Amino acid sequence: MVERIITAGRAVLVDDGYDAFSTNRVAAAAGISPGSLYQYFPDKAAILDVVIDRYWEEVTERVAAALADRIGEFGPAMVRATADALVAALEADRELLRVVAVELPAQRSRERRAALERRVRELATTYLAARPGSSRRPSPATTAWVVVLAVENLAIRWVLDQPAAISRDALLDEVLALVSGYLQS
Amino acid sequence: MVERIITAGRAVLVDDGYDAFSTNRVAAAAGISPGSLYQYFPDKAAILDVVIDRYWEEVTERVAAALADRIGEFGPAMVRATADALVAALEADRELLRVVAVELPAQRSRERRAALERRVRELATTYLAARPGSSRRPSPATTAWVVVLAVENLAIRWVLDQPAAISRDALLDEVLALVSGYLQS
Amino acid sequence: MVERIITAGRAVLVDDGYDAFSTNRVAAAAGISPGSLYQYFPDKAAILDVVIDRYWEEVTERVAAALADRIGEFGPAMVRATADALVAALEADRELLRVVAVELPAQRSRERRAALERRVRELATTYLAARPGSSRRPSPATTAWVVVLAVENLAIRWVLDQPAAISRDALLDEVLALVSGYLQS
Amino acid sequence: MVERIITAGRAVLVDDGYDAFSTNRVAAAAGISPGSLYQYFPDKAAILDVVIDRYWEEVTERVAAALADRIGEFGPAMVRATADALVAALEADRELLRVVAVELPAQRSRERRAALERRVRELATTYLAARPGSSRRPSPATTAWVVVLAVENLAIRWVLDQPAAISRDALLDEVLALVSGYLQS
DNA sequence: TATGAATGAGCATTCATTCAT
DNA sequence: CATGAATGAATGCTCATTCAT
Repeated sequence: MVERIITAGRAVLVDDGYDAFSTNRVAAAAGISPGSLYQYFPDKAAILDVVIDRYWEEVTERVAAALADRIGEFGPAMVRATADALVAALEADRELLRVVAVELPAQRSRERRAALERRVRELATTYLAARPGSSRRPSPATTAWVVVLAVENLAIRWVLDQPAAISRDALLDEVLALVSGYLQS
Repeated sequence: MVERIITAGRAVLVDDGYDAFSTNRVAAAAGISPGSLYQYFPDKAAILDVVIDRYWEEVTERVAAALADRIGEFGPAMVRATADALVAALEADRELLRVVAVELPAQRSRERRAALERRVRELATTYLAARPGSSRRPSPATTAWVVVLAVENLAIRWVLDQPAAISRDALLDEVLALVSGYLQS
Repeated sequence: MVERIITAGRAVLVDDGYDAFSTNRVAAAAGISPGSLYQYFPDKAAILDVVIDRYWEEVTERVAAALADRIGEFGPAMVRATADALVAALEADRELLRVVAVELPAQRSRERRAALERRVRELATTYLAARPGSSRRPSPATTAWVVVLAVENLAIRWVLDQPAAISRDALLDEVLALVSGYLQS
Repeated sequence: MVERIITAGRAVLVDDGYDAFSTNRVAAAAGISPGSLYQYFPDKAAILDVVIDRYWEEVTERVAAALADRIGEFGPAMVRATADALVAALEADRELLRVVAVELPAQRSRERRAALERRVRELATTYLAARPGSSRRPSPATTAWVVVLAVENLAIRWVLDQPAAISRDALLDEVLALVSGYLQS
């Protein structure tokens, strides 16, 4: 039932938009009565939070898994694979990404997106600190901050805007060039 | 009067937040009656739009001016100066940036932020196309897209989060390294 | 308009009972929309409070006026006239008295009824203290407390229950006997 | 089980107040499920009614017992003893008295309080009719009505408000004076 | 032009009651 | 008997918008 409500919430968000995300609409979409929502969630915000959290959690898991898979490899392959995983994760539910990133106040996603960033950043910081030759930048922490934010935002915007002039491969090439060039600067 | 309303709207946004941005509150802040708002704006959204547009317009102007000032200079100085101008422009009204970038749906800023990006991107594209030696990247348009988005988002996040470990100068250094390294990659 | 709302509130209370006293019902009875209620009252309780306050205020005024009129007279006539005024005041809106005293939690009337009691009690205390011969009871304050509460409750119950065996005159006779006998005890 | 529910209902009323007296809360306090309530009571009001009835029943029993004990004695001692028993009975559960007399609509207690009054009134009427010398008032029934209501309300208010200036003994003295004086008037 | 009272659809939430298990 | 998830009507209240003055 919790699952049904979350699914309904996601559907309302994707199909009708954030403005239509009312308890009555979500309940109707779930085929239950408004009162039943409150058996499983304390309030409307809690439902929304779970839908959003789910999304970012999945993105985080996918990216972290890709990173873990390649952690032993040389730098460039790892960077490309991670960016690839991020783009794939974001593309997996482009509709929800649109709602989450465009219709919702950033506030709503803030914590969860910060968690994603933190997790990847920490992995990157550790990697950079452990392999002095991998980067010429002075501070691993700052370097990781820059790389993670830059790549994350490029990926999100590419998935959302689907610029015709930039193919998926081209994007990954550019991301790789951006990161590699930065690390060697 | 239009001006008074816009100023009031901005004040409400900054002082009370987006949730308090109601027509009654804006009218009260402007010292007029709610009905009079509709003599100058078709609806609430229009007022909000103007306030947001103004913000991004000012940021755009400042960045474009900095870019125009340095258009004849060598690459690195121009990049640093532009990033500096962007950060300065965002810092000029950090409170409103917070509301605009965190409390409001990104939708609201979309058009105007896209205009900012487009304008800087076009200048960058032109610059890159005109000086073949300035970049090793194959497509000036794509390169400009990457650079503008990456720098824009890094600047916004730095201004909003004020990371203690990264000074203003350090940020500009990193941005410069990111862009320079990328162009030479 | 405030007046219209109060009148409508009283009508709902009297005609439909306390349980039907909803904002929508009051608004409908007033011939206005629910939202308009909030232009004049902060919330539902405020409307109810005014209706109740009005009732007890009028009762208080009538009793105080009767008391003031007879303040120079001998004891018995004053007591009877006051009790008479109280009964008349309560009878003036027996329907509302029923709602206020029977359907509503006493809480709701507490403050206002306490004010009525306090006012008459203070007058009585002063009278008793000023005329030592008027009472054999040791403490004027305690005596006034007893007299006011006893008479008030007898009057209310008589008006509400309308006991067939006790005519209005009989009630006043008994009240007079009760008070006179007590004061001489 | 019925007993457990009543006890739970009383506990909720006393500990959390009338507003918290919901079926869910009572069921939780009784350690059963809300549905089970309906195996033993037709609806919520029935539970409340029993709790209230129990309270007034106990008060009635105590007062009637005191009255029965003294039925052979002279008037004044009997009056004082009865008032004493009433005050003691009300004081025995002051918390519940507060809820019953202040938070609940009087309606809820009406029948049971009427029963208490009727029972004592009948005893008093009988007593007065049987001993012509005990009162100078013309109608025993009316006299009993006045005495019972006056004493009952004074006792309740004294227990609820605990006026600092009036000790328990003083209250009983005043009640005795009130009744005695009245009967001899 | 300016007003601001009036609107009313819409919202999130509650809770007494039911009934399939 | 007991359960407790499900119900859904009803509640108090908000606020963008209108329009008679």
